[in-house]
Amino acid sequence: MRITFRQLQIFAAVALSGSTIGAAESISLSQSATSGAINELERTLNTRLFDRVGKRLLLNEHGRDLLPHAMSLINGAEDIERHYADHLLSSATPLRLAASTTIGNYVMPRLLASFRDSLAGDGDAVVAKSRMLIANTGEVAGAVGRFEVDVGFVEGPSNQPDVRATPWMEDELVIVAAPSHSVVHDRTSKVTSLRILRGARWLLREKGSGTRDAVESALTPHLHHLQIGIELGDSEAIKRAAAEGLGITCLSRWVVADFLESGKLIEVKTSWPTMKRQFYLLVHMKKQIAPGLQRFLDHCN
Amino acid sequence: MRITFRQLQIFAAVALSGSTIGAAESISLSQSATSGAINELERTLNTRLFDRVGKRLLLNEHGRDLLPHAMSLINGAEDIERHYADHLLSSATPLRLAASTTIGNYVMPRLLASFRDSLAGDGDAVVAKSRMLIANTGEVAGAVGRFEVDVGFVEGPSNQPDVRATPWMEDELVIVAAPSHSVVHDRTSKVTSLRILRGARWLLREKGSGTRDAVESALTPHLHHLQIGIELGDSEAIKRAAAEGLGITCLSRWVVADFLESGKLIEVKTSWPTMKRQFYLLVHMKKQIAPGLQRFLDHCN
DNA sequence: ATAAACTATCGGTTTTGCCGATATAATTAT
DNA sequence: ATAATTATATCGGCAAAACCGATAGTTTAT
Repeated sequence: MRITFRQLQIFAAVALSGSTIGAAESISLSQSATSGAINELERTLNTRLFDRVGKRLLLNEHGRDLLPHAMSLINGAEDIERHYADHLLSSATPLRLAASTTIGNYVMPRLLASFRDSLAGDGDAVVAKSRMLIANTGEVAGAVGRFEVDVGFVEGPSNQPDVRATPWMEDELVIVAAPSHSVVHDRTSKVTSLRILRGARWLLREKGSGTRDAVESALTPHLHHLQIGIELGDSEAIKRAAAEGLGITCLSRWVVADFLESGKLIEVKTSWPTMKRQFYLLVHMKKQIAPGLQRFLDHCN
Repeated sequence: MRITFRQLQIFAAVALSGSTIGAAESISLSQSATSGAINELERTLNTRLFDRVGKRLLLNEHGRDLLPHAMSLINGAEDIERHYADHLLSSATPLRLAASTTIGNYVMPRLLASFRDSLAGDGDAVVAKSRMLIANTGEVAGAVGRFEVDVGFVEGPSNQPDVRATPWMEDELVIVAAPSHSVVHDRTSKVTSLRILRGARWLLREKGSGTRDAVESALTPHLHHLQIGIELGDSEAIKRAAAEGLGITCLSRWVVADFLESGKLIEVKTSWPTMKRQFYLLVHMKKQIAPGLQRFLDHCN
């Protein structure tokens, strides 16, 4: 065993940044040491990992092959260090999570609380030390792919290489309006007619948002076209705007559950089947699943 | 990232041997350096990994927790080195297999050949560089558990910690005798009566062998007691002894297929259902599955 | 009580890792 | 075309680390 973690770490940095200078910067090392380490690694493996084309270092076939293994090993070592960093017990490694906004804001708090409760005495400590990135689907998948987080939760499938997306839970999209809104009063039966829904002004997330896409593809088959009202950058804002009677909207049941409960919003029933979308759980395919992480994944089911 | 492969390697050696002296021996290092490395690792992790009880080093809770991760990481690094050692291409890492005797001798040759054929041009190279340990179930499971081999094939379930046993293929046990043997001639119908079978002399593997256990537990429900003839240490010897008319026996169909084909042995049909046993595939739960290994596992189905 | 077996520590040597400076080479700008 | 810029690779030198042999200090076995 002649290779070292440091060499792999430096290799990964160079592979990702594409240059020894950039890598040196990112891991606080001199450029000369970086270059030397790469050459040393290539020497011990007896294999060129980069093609030197001009002044550039381009990862070649061998290097591309090595990169995921190297990252996995480095991540494993970092996991160990993190695990013992605060002198924690066995399964009490803090979790590093990432989630898209809807899941992160509305689902994860409850999930984390129930996970904490499911754990014995050290549950509090584990969950307290954990951290969660909240970002869009692409960033979440990227964080998983770069081993920056242990698990990601997103609202749609991802095609990030080396990241496995497993269907997690179903989410229900519900149409809601303020109690004072006309769609609530104008309805003649339990369900609201297409005509009324088509006449309403819809509050939506901005274009590009995963929720926006999900809502549009759920509604357009029935309504064909939406009269778009305000576009807002956060589901919470949309929820509150709807509660103020600024329009009607369609959101995850997780988002509006509290307002439905308190009567600030009313669920608008339709004649078509309930609209569902799938949440996914992202884990790097080369991730070492430590016992603590395994327990969390089991808890997620 | 302060910990090093070397530290983990030394740690694993000490954990396995239970002493710095033994570990030093096994990894060609001085005892003082071994001791120092362990202390240094404990210092960087800020955690005692061994309980010093008298002159002994006993792995404590933290150490037990670390050991499988450490071994997995070391194994990953060794995989990389092995992979590049002969400057091989991407998926052409040699396989390190282990199998119990029946599987190793009769099943694996065919499996390896079909795997080679399923691969493109580099199939030959991969299979040629591979190696296979043939040993009893316990040793095979141990080799998998110590990361000494990538996959194990055994004839019965194993309870080796950290090793996953997945049912692989079914094996059929058949009763065979020489064409000249009385059980073949004395039968009055297609099936041979219990009386005749009870009167025969059985050639068996030695006690403790997996095949012996499987055969006994398959036959005794019907025959209650076996008249035991010669006990032989290898199925091949039993097969040839049976062909010489020294007795009848019960062996895996894989073992006797050629003699049945050539007529040197005759299958003895019975009134009870065919006897089956399950083969298992053993893989370490923390094993990093490299693409080449994955392909082989896929091929095994 | 003595011997044997083991870990931890110490001094000293070799090796490794790193930096700054610089040589070298390719790209980009003038 | 030439100069400026931007890379990588290499060299000398230094500080840290890894390691060895010897040995001190304990515990266990006889």
